[in-house]
Amino acid sequence: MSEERTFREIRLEKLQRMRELGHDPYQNERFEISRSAQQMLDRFDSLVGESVKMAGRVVSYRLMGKAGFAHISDGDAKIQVYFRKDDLTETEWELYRLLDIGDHVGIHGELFRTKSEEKSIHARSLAVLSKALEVLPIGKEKDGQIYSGLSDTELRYRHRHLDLIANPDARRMLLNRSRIVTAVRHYFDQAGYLEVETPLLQLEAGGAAARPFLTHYNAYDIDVKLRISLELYLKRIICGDVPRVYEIGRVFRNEGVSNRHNPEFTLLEFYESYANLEDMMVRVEELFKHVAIEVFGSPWVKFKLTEGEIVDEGESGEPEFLEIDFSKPWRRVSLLGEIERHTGLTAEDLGSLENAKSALSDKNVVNPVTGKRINPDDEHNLGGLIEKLLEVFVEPTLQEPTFVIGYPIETSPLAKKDPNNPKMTRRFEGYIRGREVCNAFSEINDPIDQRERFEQQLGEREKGDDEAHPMDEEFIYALECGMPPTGGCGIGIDRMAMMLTGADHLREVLLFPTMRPEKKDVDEAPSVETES
RNA sequence: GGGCUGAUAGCUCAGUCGGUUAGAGCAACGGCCUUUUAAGCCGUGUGUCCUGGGUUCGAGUCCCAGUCGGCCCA
Repeated sequence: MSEERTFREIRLEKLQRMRELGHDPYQNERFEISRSAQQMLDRFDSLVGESVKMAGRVVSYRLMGKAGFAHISDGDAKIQVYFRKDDLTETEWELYRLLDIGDHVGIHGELFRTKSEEKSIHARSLAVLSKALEVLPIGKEKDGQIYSGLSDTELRYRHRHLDLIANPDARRMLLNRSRIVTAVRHYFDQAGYLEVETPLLQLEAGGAAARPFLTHYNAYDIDVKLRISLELYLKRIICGDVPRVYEIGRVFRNEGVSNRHNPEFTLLEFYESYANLEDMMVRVEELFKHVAIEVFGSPWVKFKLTEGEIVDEGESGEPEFLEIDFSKPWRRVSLLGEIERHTGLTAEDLGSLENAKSALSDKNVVNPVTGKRINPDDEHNLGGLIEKLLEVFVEPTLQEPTFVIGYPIETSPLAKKDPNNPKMTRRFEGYIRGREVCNAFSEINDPIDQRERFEQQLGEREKGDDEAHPMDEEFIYALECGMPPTGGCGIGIDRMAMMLTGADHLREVLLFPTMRPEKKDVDEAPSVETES
């Protein structure tokens, strides 16, 4: 193409010719629209002959001598427009001839049906509202089937705007996610919660077990961390006698990427005074039900099962779909009970790390479906081992919405002790389709207990666990000033969106998933050398 | 981090056993066409075959290393 004009050069020439016609596409600032494309299509028969104003992107273009057609999409729907030389000014006709797929136009015309009955607009005037200088991957369509288009996942994620233009599914996902977040807010607002916002930049990132991102605040010349959870600040608000608060915000965890992990994700956390973990279960049940009905009109969500997904132990045959009814209460099971059911390890076996390790080998514990087993040497404390057992043997079986109750104290430094078993806490996690969707507990409000837990965590940290919880004196001071008994819960909004939309990959519900930069981006990026 | 797998025109893809000048559809460019519709007809051209080495008379194809994806595993 080196001796030919490039696509871009051709488009720049067209732009120049439009300007020479006295019509600079980029000079237009607004265009009044009388009806959306969807509205015109829906109510077409009663609107035939009506004069309309409509604007959108050219997604198809057919010139036939002294007349022509184009489909114009306003994002939600597209409608055909008929251009006739005789019905436009000479300039407008020239502008039509200079149009490309991808340009934005505004038109004014009457609704009519073509010979082949397609609902269309007969254009009486045309304004070019922006010129596309790049070729857009807009596929042709017939009978709902799209030809060509954009399917390369890497391009879809890196250039999401192209995905949104070319793929109706991408647009639908964005819309659904937005509505889900709105519905979540509606639920908590009607339940008497206040929405708050807390700092992203923190001296110590607490409230979860994760490595933080580090950055530097120049004005105070201090290193700060990006938050990994919302928890501690929200509980400080509870300590300030605001009894019901929630926050929806981005948190950052310095870890890898998978089909259910992204280093930055949107977390919902809510806290309610004078409530405990059972109340949190009801909140979660109500929330999912409310959101499913508000967004999709029904509490039923149908999942296409991927190969190898375990529906239930012992079930024969491979059902293609899993249907979940969010109007029903979730299953409630105890963590130790489920581990015993799936591994044969009793609560007694799990009484100490040493017992657990010997029981693991004595009973030859292996997952009958995946063949996975646990390497006891990888685990340094009992809580970690128990959570590993949960992950390998129990999680894959939790297809229906299920609360798993009672988590080990070592991995739950912010949850109240279980008065019946001091090694366990009043904590649960919710699972759908084998994936964790929420984590909740009765919050510690005993400042002395909380300090001890943090100190234990510092011990773990000294042993090399860089995800152990840091000390937070201000948080403990707030507890010392008195916090009412409180239930709290965190829900990953991205995973919630996956569960409600049936998406298989987190990246389908994230608009801009974290991608490794392309080499050229790294070369072009300004140096990140700082004065530190 | 490991295994498997992919990268060819703006997009979607083909490319045989290593063999001439790397192909198709859409998009694009020139022409014809005043209700077309995956518009049609005539004509034209798409290119760092991901990058860098190597083997070979000869590499899109084989080998090695790397980059960026995808899937699975940890």
